[in-house]
Amino acid sequence: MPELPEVETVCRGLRRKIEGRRLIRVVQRRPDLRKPFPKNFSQRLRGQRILAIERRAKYILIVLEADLVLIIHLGMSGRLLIHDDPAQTLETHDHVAFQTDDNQLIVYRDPRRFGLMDIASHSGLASHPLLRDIGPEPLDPDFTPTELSNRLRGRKTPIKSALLDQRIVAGLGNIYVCEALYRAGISPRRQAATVAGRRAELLVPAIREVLQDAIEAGGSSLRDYVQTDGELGYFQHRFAVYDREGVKCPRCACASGVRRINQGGRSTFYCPKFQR
DNA sequence: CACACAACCTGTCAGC
DNA sequence: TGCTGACAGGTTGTGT
Repeated sequence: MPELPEVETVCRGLRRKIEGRRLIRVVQRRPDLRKPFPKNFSQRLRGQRILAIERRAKYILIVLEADLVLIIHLGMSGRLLIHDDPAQTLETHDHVAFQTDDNQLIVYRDPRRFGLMDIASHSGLASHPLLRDIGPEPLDPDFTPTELSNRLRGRKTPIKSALLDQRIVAGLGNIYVCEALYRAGISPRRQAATVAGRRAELLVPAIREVLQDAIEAGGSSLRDYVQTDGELGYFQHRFAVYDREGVKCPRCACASGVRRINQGGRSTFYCPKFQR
């Protein structure tokens, strides 16, 4: 579910609702998600004030007092739900609940449990193992065509797979890689190292624009993605190729339409005629 | 080091 | 109405 735009949308929702609040109760309902929760998870968070909400790649960073940061990754199926009633009943896959001093309840729900939470020190955040090797933020000015092609240099893997690698560029997932390559007119099958020069100059703005569009649309979803405040995201209706196998490509008169192939065990959608 | 692939876990949907 | 198999937005560990 959550790629960069969805995580960014969640962060903005959290910022509006709980920034500045204090955590007065933390309920941890199971020992692990993708990884075990850190030791004394609830105790370490209880009583802390939320100073800021930040994002790095697909990680949500809740900056707390005492040099602490709560790191949250939503995995494939994770969501954060905000309830006005702190006595809200928890459901089967609600694994953590945070109550604020103004009696909101933030519930972490994740059926597949591919998400994770950790607690890190703010001062050492950049060297945290989860964040250390992540590439540039695609919306930051230092993500330039030169920077991208440098990182792709020597890579024989398809550009589709390379863009999913968070060390190359941060925050892209299966949907936005497909959409960005489509906008840039680049085939997902093309060898990564050949995306340099003119092609990199097309791809960098394509990535930026598709992410910006999705953020502006409030995040997207396949089915029932819900933002922190319960609103639905609408970018899903604007996919040009993702999950649109067989549909006519909007930018050319090809007969076969959008094709679906498998790369690295994941579906890729593209127009073989328009994307080279 | 780069790469391909399996694994983690549950829900949903298409086809029989 | 079941049942089965394929598939789903991500990351990481293992083997070559």
